[in-house]
Amino acid sequence: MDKRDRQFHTYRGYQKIKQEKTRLTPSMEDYLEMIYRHCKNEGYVRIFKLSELLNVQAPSVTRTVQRLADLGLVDYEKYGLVKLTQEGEKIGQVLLERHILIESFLSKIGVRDTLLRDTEMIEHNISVEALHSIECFNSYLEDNPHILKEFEEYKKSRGY
Amino acid sequence: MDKRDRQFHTYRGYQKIKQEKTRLTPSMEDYLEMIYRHCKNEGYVRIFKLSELLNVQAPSVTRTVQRLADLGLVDYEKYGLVKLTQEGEKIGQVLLERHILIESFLSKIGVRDTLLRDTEMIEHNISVEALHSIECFNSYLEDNPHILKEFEEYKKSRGY
DNA sequence: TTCATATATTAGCCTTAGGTAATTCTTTTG
DNA sequence: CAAAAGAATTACCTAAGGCTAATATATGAA
Repeated sequence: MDKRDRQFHTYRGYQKIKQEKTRLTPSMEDYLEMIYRHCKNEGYVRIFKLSELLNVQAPSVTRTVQRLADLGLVDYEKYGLVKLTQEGEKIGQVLLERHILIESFLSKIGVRDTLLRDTEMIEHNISVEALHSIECFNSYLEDNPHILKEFEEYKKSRGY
Repeated sequence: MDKRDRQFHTYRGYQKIKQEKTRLTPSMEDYLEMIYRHCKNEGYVRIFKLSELLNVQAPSVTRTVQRLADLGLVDYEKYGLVKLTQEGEKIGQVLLERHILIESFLSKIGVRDTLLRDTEMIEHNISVEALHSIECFNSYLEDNPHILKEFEEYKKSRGY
């Protein structure tokens, strides 16, 4: 455990600490996760497609993809196709699984309209420990469906 | 509801959207929340103290406090004391309550060592809707303590 | 009251990650 | 196969939020 996790830091402060370890910024994770999603089906993805999927402009994509290539996570040559390396694929899969896990958890406790956004904002920063807790709690809720049923009642009774 | 919440955006993308609305960046929220915590007891706080509490250097504090002053959230004059305005106090209180709510929730599902960091990373970005869900789920767990007891058993039985 | 120390500020640097405009490369089409 | 259209890149801008070094102000002790 990083002792710095116990001290207070700003939001940016924690992000810097995390980045020291993983080399990946939240944005890079976003790009990699999306590349993974798309490549799983198509085998490759183009800069323009990514810019649409991520709602950013093409030059931002070019730059980030080049950085991911520098890190050895994607294969990319100018004007070419974006493909994942083995390592990129491994990490992409982890990222997608994390996304799905958090999304499913938030969905269980009743988040609807902002599900995508909330998942997105949580996933990049959550600790492995918290992810574990969520995973475990998720399984527990799945194995005991009556709890969520009761919770729905409870919600209604409180006028939510 | 912002329709953009339904489309995929990068992490930064969502932050920008949020910032359009609240005027506050995650870092500014950190500073304001800490100012609130400290002023609640002491009535004021100094730049140097804040830099210690937030683990950043003094010049970063000066700049951010000046921005908060521009927004009318703190009273501050060069070399003086930092105090909250009425509005700053109102927002600070909301921020601290949000922090406590998320912390208590994460703690319930078993986050320990990384509690502070995880709370910090989640609080600035979570939607009002998700916060509501968490609040409600929190109350439900508090009103039904047997659930968390069972969950502890479940955890052990799965070797966590 | 002057000087040393502690605290704040200013100026300026860095990085990330967004953006635009202009340019270059690729592909498609007449 | 040349020209137009589409896609990608480059160069450059912006803002936030860290940082350091240098300067300025305040304060407490001799």
